[in-house]
Amino acid sequence: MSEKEREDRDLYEQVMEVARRRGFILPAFRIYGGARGFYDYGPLGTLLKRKIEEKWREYYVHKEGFMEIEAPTLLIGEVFEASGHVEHFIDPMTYCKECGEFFRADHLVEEELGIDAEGLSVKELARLIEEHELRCPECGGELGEVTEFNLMFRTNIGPKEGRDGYLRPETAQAIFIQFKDLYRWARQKLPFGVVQIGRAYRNEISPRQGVIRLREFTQAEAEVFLDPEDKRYPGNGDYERERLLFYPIEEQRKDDGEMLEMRVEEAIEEGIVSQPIGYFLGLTKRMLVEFGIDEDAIRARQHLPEERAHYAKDCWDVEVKLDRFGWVEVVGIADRTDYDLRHHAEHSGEDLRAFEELDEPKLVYRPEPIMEKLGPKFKSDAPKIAEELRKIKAESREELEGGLTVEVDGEEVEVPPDCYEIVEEKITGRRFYPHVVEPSYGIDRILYCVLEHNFDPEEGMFRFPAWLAPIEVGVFPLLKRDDMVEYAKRVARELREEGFTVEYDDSGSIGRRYARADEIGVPYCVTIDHDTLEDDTVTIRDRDTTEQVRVHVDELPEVLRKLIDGEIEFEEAGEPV
RNA sequence: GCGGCCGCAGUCUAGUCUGGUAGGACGCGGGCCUUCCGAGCCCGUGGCCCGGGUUCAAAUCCCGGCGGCCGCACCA
Repeated sequence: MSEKEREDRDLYEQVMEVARRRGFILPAFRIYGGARGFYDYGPLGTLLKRKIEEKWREYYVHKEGFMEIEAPTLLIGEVFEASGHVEHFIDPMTYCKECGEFFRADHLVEEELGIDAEGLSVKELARLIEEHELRCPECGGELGEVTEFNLMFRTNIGPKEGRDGYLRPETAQAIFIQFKDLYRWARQKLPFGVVQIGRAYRNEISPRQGVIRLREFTQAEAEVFLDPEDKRYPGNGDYERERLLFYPIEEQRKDDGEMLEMRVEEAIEEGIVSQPIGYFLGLTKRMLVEFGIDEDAIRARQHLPEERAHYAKDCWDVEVKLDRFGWVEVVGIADRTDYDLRHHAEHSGEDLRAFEELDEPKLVYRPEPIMEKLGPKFKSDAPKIAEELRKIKAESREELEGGLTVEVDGEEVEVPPDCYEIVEEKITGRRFYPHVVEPSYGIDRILYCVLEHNFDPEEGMFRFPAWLAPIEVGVFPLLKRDDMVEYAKRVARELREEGFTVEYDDSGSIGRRYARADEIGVPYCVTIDHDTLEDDTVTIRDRDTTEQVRVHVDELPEVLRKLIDGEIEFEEAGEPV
């Protein structure tokens, strides 16, 4: 390829070309023509992805002390009935036979007829469209049939018509449905966090942009359970000191809105972002910078209300700027409130509340309905009235004496004092649904950002941070001579035993081998030369400066370890060559 | 799902308009050279996205599918 041609190709093309050729990312099912939205990670991509996930674990599991679980990716239908995904994830669609425009059938019916079409079935929508002879709002053409577009992959569990199952569209639900056990393992103390790294599936209408929009992808999610009355997450890191570009709703709505650069703690203080979301925004920024992503290409953007998922009260995306695609969401941090726990509690009948013991038990009084009196007096309203009575709490007996008023079906009902007795109750604590703040990472998108942001288009190579490089050490004999080859193979083997990812290469000239290693971002290359055979010293070459130092082969593992962990500078690693 | 452009070894590409059975570069493997930054030479490897049609003959023309990029739409 000529210099000119290379310049004509944008960064995405250049990155993907190397990624494809060297085995980071490649289209799946290639011999059968491929399938949109599916990619394989090759050997190098898999190593890189694993390192990204390990770093994520370091932050969330190791430093924050969150519990990691691993649940099925195929979940039974009830879970998504309760979570709202069945209702909100299945869109009835129709299209214009004339101009081919694609519409949400329920939105179309709502707009044209001015009725609430939410939750209507496909048949009902089709009937409405036919009865009112609705046409394409764009060109007036005839509308095609109404179909359900299901963003969740649906299947049957068991033979024939078994149980409904869905491939999970997010990893979160498994954590909510195991709340009782998780809460117990957290010693019933808030806040606590639970994480999961795994695959999720969405049947995207039109997946594009490589691994940016996949139909099967890897998420790393944390569900952080907080007390709604003290909705702060103290955390174990000083991430609130991170500086970050904030792009809140108000700024997005202005014509000349701008991003606000400030520390997370300032943003929290000024009420731009909530404390727990701010904490994780700061944490995320620090992690992305560790991945070699350009600090100025990271921002926190608040979701506009219309963008928010059905479960979210507030949501901030961490976006990374990419050459071709602009700002791309790589992490979403949502305040899911008690939406999920409440819904699963209602659907399953299980009590998914947390309990906090009060410092001192409190004595309260409440009316206990006497059904023999209530029944004859209020007939069929009696059970509802009893239910309302039981909700009443008072600090003193006097407040409840002489009759009570309750509201049933919007009407006030007078309950005479002979219909209930006043009982004492000891309150030892409060039961409540914890709120959830959820940082959710798209690992595949982060991986692409890592590739692009560490790519050097001048040299056509990756300059990964040393710890992140899929291959950490290259080992080469200077000459393809039996004694050097044998020595080099031994060094490579020993380094592998020490836990390094090592590539041995004796093919072609030494320069070609350095170039091959550079292209995939190998930070250090060890060369066995004539001197090695004399005095057991080897050279280490630094990828970014191409400079070399000479060290004794016995010190090699320790020196490399320190270099990769960033404990020493390259110049300190040995004698300059 | 609609519209536009496109699809040739691992990668990049010539050839497609005007049909005659595919050429290069890089890469990769082996060898020579015995060499610290993609050196050279020799040998080798490997390709027309898939299916159908037209034709004596299809990479080339036509139809359909799959895939890619862009725009629209959709997007938790």
